[in-house]
Amino acid sequence: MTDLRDTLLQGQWFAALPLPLQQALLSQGRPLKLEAGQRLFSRGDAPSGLYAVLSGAMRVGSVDADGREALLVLVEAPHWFGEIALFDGQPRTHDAVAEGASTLLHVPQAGLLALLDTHPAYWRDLALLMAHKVRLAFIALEEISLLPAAQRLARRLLLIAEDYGETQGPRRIIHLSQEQLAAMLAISRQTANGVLKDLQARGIVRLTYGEIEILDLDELRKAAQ
Amino acid sequence: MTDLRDTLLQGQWFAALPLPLQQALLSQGRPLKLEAGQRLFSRGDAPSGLYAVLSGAMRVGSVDADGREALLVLVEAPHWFGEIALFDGQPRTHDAVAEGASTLLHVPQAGLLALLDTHPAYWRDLALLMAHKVRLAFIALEEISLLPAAQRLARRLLLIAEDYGETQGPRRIIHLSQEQLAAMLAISRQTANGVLKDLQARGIVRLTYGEIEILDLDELRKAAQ
DNA sequence: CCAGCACTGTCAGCTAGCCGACAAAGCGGA
DNA sequence: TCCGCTTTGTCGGCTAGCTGACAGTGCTGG
Repeated sequence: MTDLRDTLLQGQWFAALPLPLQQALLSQGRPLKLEAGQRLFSRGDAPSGLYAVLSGAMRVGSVDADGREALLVLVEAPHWFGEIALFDGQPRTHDAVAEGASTLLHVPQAGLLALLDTHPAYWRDLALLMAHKVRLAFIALEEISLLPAAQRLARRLLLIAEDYGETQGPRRIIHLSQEQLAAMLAISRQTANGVLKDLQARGIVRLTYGEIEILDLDELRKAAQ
Repeated sequence: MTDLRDTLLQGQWFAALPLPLQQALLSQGRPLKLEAGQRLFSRGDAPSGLYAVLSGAMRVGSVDADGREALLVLVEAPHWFGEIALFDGQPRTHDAVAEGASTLLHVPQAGLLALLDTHPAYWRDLALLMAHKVRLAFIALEEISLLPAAQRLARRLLLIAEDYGETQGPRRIIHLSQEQLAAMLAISRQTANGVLKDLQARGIVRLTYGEIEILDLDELRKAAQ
């Protein structure tokens, strides 16, 4: 429990919450174990509450008719997701699937709404989660229309390294296949590979099986222009 | 004033607000006239409050170093914008520029925050605005990675015709230059023109100077697949 | 009513990035 | 340890969509 709390406190959003809200989320939250590839919810499902990733990762994205996958984001500890449907009660926008065996904290919708009913000021705190995501989405939309693949990829690496602004020091190692990285950037795996190889040749990253290590953060920033 | 209220009630979001919140927004709001091309705020500016478009339109987007413009959305009456910075107090994400002479309702940040302080339940109502935008942004991100230009364009036309889901009946006439439409879809003006010409040849739309008339909504839906 | 400007229409040439294909390498379970 | 699966690496051909260029058309303000 303390353990769980410590994990979540790594995230800026949770850490900045008023203490009683932190405690309410912890006490209402139920741990949830998912096997690799297990589906948490699908696009169109009814709202089910809020989730935090405690270990492992969740793939949040969608698959079109032809089976092509667009990955919105790979959610890792200690990040929260699922708040949109909490606000508007509308169906889920995306599929959420466990990437490897993962554990989540699940705060069910009903209890959370009851809490918010008695403490409506918490709506703002939860809305901050959403505000953060709109900003990221807007940036992504803009970059996709103005920047070439190489720069977009470099920027995304930086963003992932600093956990989309949610934790402190940038990570050196990003656990992510090139295929997934490509699916987040709306480029093909082959193109992503080419860009990464180039970054590696310039000593900026090191590529290994299923992960990317950042060797030179400053140069990566330059590559992101 | 009644006039203004009637305009705003056309929008689903405003119409669904609790009456006291509607009234507070109306009474705190100050009318604001902008000339064609006048800038309301720029990326990076401090938060200044919430705005509703009463007449005319606001171009919300950004310009990169080379002067290439990415248009996020063209906001028309009776839509609201500027709420992200209300929640998180962070700088503006985009530039907002008047497209033609326009009038806005401006609800200043300080007064609105004071109101929210006494009625924290309103945070949720305001968050609904944001929830709507995240959903739209997520959809746009997905489509940009999975769909070819023609389908994206058709879908966007539908979305604009139905005011992004904010008003009732779909409009027949969309006042928008092909250049702007292209900038919203991350495609070139020429490509947009080609797609539109094709739709026109199929009797789905009619193109005139600075606007697009939708002739066959059903066929347009099919073209959007 | 005219001049200037904004917008549409179109074409030719180019290129970034896609697709399919396949080999090689790493990993993990039986 | 071996087998099968996932991931990386790489190539060649293809094409959607870009760029630049320019003509024609409609609108608007003086």
